[in-house]
Amino acid sequence: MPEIKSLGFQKATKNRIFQDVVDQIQEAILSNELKPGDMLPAERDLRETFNVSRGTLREALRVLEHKGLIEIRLGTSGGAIVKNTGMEQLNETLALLIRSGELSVIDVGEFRAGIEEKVAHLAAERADQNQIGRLEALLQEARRLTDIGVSAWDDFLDTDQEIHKKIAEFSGNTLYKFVNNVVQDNIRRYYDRFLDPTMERMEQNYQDLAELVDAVRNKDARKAARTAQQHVYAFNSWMREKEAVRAGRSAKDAEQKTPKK
Amino acid sequence: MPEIKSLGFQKATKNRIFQDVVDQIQEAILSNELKPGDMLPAERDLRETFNVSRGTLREALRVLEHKGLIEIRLGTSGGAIVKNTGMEQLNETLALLIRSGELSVIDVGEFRAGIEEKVAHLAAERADQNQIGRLEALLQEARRLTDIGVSAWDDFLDTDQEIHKKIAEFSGNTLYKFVNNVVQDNIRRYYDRFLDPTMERMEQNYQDLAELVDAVRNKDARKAARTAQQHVYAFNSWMREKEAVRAGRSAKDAEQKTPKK
DNA sequence: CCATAACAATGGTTAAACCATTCTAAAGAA
DNA sequence: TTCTTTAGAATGGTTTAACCATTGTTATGG
Repeated sequence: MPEIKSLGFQKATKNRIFQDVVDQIQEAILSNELKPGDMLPAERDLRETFNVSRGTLREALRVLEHKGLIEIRLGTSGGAIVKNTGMEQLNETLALLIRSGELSVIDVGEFRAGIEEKVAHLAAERADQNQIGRLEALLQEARRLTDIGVSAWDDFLDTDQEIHKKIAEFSGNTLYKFVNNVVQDNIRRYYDRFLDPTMERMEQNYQDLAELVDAVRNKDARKAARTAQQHVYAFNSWMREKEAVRAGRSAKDAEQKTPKK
Repeated sequence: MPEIKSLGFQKATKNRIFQDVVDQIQEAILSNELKPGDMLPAERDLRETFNVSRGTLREALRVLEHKGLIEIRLGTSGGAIVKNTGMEQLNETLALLIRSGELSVIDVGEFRAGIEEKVAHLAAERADQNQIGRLEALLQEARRLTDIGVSAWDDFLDTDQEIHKKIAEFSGNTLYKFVNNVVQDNIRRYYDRFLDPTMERMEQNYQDLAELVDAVRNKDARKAARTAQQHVYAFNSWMREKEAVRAGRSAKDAEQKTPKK
């Protein structure tokens, strides 16, 4: 076999050659032969290694980039750098599903309720003192913003979201953390668009958060779960009201998802 | 305060014509200007429309293909056809996360337990008679396979999985259905690899399923949820045993995730 | 010593050609 | 007619060679 750099790359032969290149590089990354931070050779060198044209190689790199496995930088000392896998792709895919209309905001809200319930349950069981302290600090910030009033609405929602993300992190389950963050990021757009800031909502929201953090502090998993669920339900019903109003105004949008009990 | 990234903004990558092409075509698809089944013009025509080279256009198509927005076919009357968005990308991304070691099979199993509990709860509330009938038919099939014995283990697992997917579908929540299927598909690989077929497991598994379907039939949501959770816990503990044995053999793997309640 | 300019290495893009696959329609045989 | 075979055309897949744009490095000059 012709000398092939230091890595175990082979010549590409199948149909859809670029796919073969994708597979080989991906395999090298997932098997930890290439670690995050490592640089791939320059395109003109890789081209030769795989014995393909530069265009074909670039199609392969494009796919790997979109998979989130590499990042491509410009200029001298640029090139393809191996990335830490993350939830960015999950995030984008979920956003696509929502935008394409295959997922209703009601479905996403219901899903969120389930996730947050579980995450709160686990966090109450597992959070240590240090983590509880960080939640309390965030809660204090939420209190401060609530006292400011509706003008701090956006910052309040940020802090609210931050608390939920921390709780997901403290659940100790990476997958719950990923999924929770993805859902948070995607549903937040709807809140920003559809949720009017009112003092009542801020205050109730804060009370929910306080109760939730309190349950976690006391390691009362069942209460934490219940509180988190009710907290999300409140958001969801606000959203449904809004949705109902919108549907009422534009009569052409006749088809609505059957409301769930 | 938290970064801007919560919103759907993306890094403004200057020089990247193909990204511009991606955005335009994606926008056309998501705005329903292009519907599933529609064909895009041939590469040589599109090239001219966007006033880019064929190579650049192909990089754009490659990305859209990987996003799951189009499918590309070969030959006369081939070309890029607009696809129904689906869970394939979610599936692939989750598989990547697992393979890259960022997700342990224990995390995935725990997550699965939460999802199945919720899905069972919703299905018990919402499944109609027709759907319940389909579950009973699948349950009968599971009974038949159990009577055959361990030689039917693989088929039994297939039927088991089918029942869980149906229940997720009958939850009436598309997102739960997607996520459930993704998790099922990905965790199945571990079961295939690590789970030894025994008559006891088959029988217990069947009993769990029977109880679950029964709870759904009786619209007993709480019992359905509890049963589904216990069912998954059984699998998870079998997996943990296996994992413990494997870890025991290789002493360097000292750290184990704390078992929960 | 520092600012500036020239250079080099990299990814991004273009162009024209050819190959491989697949559908279609014409041609021919039954 | 009807079926089979074959030739053609349209499409995506690949190659080549050149040039452009960005960016880090190095040499230059004050």
